Amino acid sequence: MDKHFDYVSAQTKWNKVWREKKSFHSEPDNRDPYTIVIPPPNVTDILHLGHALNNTIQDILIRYHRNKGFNAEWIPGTDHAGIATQVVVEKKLRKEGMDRKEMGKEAFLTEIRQWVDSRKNRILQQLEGIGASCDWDKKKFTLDNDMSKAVATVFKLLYEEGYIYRGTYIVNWCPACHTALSDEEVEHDEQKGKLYYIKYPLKDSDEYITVATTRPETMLGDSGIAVNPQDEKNRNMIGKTVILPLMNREIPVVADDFVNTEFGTGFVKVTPAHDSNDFDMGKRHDLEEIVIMDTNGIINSNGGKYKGMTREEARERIMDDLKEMDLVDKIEDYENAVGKCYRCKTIVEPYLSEQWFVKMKDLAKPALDVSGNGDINFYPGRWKGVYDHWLENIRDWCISRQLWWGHRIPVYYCNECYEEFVSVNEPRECPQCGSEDFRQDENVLDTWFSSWLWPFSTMGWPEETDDYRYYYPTEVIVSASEILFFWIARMIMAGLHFTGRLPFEDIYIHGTVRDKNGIKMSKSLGNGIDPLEITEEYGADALRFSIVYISGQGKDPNVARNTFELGRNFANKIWNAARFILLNAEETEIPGEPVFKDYFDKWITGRLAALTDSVENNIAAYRFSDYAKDVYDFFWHDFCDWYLEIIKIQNKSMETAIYVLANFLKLLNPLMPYISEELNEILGSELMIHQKIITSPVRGNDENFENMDMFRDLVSSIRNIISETGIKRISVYAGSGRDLLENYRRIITELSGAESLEFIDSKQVKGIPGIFSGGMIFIAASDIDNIEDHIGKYEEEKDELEKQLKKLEKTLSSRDFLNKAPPDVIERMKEKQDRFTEKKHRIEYIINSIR
RNA sequence: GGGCGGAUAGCUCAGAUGGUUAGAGCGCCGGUCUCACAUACCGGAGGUCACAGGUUCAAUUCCUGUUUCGCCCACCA
Repeated sequence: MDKHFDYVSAQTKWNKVWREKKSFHSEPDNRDPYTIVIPPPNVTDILHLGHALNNTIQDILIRYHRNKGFNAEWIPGTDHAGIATQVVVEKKLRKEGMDRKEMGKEAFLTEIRQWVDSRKNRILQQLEGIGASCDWDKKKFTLDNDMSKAVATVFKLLYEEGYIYRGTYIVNWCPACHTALSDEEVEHDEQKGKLYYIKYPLKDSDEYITVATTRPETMLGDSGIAVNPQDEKNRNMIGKTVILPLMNREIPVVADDFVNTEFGTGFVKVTPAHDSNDFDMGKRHDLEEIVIMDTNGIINSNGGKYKGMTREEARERIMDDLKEMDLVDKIEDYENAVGKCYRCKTIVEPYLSEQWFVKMKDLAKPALDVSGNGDINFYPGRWKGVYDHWLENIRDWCISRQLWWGHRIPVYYCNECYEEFVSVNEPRECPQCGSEDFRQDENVLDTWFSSWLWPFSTMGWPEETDDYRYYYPTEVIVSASEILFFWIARMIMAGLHFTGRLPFEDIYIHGTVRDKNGIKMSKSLGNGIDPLEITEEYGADALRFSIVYISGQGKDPNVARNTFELGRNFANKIWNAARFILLNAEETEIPGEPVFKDYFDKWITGRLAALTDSVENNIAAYRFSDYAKDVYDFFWHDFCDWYLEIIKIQNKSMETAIYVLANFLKLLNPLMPYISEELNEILGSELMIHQKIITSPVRGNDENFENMDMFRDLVSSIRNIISETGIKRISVYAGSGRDLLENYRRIITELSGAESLEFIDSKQVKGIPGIFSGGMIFIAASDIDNIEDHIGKYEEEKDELEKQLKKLEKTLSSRDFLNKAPPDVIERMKEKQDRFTEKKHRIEYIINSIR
């Protein structure tokens, strides 16, 4: 065996073996299933550390339950990411001098499909590269034919049930992506802007009404002015007519409760086609809806002489013109939230257009109920509130997108009888008149309209397949918080509505990976770390271990490059411990049971048993960093630092060490699959590690951990006193533990680095003593040159003890404490007092003996 | 404007339901190339647990407020 663990070749080797043996393939059988569907990464993504964390967590769950005997199934896949993909490919083509519209739809889609295929594979390879044990034969893509069938089926169902409707409303429009967006796809950004006060002349008067607006360019589409009827100061204007400047259009002043009398001037310009509030007001007062922009956000012919300008240009020109006409009252600095497209960050335009919507209130109700009655569990629990709040205030979902890349809306229009009909499969004729002359709706569906079916569409739904029957519902969804609304809430609604069951009961929300300074990693900031670079530089196991170790439940982990040294060093430690064991083992076969030759064998198997339990508990509670810490502490600090060091001295046979190592590897496998697979093979195991079942270890009947604590304490104290005095001739006065300790005299001597060690009957030796939990250690005075130098340390310790004792005395003499504190706490306090008093006496003895 | 999360050693973080002389890793100081590992071993220093109140016999832990960093939601132009 090499001196260092060669993770790169282990990764290459095991990835190949696992792939060829289809190690993670699952078919329904008579075991209990444990199923997770992957949150499908967008095909536009390359794996980043967030994915690494997300998928490592899922892999831990999958591998652990596989090791517990479940039929584990992890379905991988990717998302076609409608807008994102179309935008990326369009940009790429433009660089190559091509244009989507010139190419035509078919050529463009062919181009996208090619690009997407290469990306899909790359993502799946990257997942494999971090050790994800997915069932690769079941991989899905949200635009696969069977997925499309589920999508169309769902559309038809909702259409027939009256949940889906079409209408002309104000929607969020991205002028760069040329499509409508849902409310969730708009990000709100606080931005410094201006509040413009503009004077609108009253008809047949030389008076003005001043309105305040952040978007003066929309005045081109104004068709009214509103004032609150309660507004005593301004309500006298209601019913009058105003001349809209620049357009010279006559518009009425109307009364509407919506207007806040406190804000601005109390007068609001109403632009029904470019603001959702104004749209509502316009409906109430029957105002004209004037669309003044085209789909690119360019002013159209309704904008008069401003036609052809961008929104920004028009704003500037309009303000210039108004100033010239002396119609600008004032301009104030103003901060407000601006909506931006979540894909391209372009400022979204509220835009009047015909779109398809899903009514959400009734779908949300059951999803809210399952949260209220505890059928679903959030980890951490605080996300429940966020989820509830969103569902309680849910608004209808705009699902149509003016894109080419996506699921076509399965609505058809007959050109003969004008019948509108929905069909899951491509129809042959109009069901109304039988005509073959019909056309399909040009729009595609929101990407999330396919993702929300993912937990069951991936299993063949709407067909009652074996997979669907066996694997559905899944166990848990593991996700970042960003897609709680987009995806998780909608999956729950879809699951309940279409399958009548929850798609999962547990929702684990992990944190967002940040850099060393706590800044979110992103491409544009260039502070991202490529996980595949890490798997080469430190190893996939190191990547997995480190990122899980530092990610407390739901917390944002801060990651720097050298964070991964933690995992690399740990992997190396495990490797070398195994190397040591194997170099010294006569028989390398894994024993079915440990051999209990002495107390240490019982102690270490007891510790292994405790670890087995804590791993179980931590994984069940989704406490992954605790799992990582327990594994680390056990292996490094119990097994290596003490057990292996002790058996080195004992020259003992290795059965128990091998037994512990082999069982430890099973517990490690979910977290560090490569090194555990590799060592398991080196140990000559018949089964691969991922095939083994975790069982409770065989243990001895004497696991008195306190004895080991005393033993360790003695060794440490001797080391300490040697380190401080340089003298290695030690006498030990031990109390009741003497027999036990004396029994291991040689081991204590060697572990501590003492030259001689004798157990004495009384603490009468004159010299420098030290203390340990079971007694005292002495160095003879004759060995010490300047004994007084050592007294300070003991005085300090004595002071500290006295301080603690004073506190204890105060507590223990308090009536209230004795009356109100639980008996076991009082008992513990008393014990502590005894312990400290005893220790204080020892220290006083030490001080006196030095003097 | 609402809501949520964080503030613990120089750095990154643990401290699940209040009672531990407050822990780890890295870094630092000192000592070891000891025949598994220098990606290691041994010893050590380092913290008024952001601040101010309160509840309690007892508060890093619970409550309120403040400061500060970060998220999310919100149709006040």
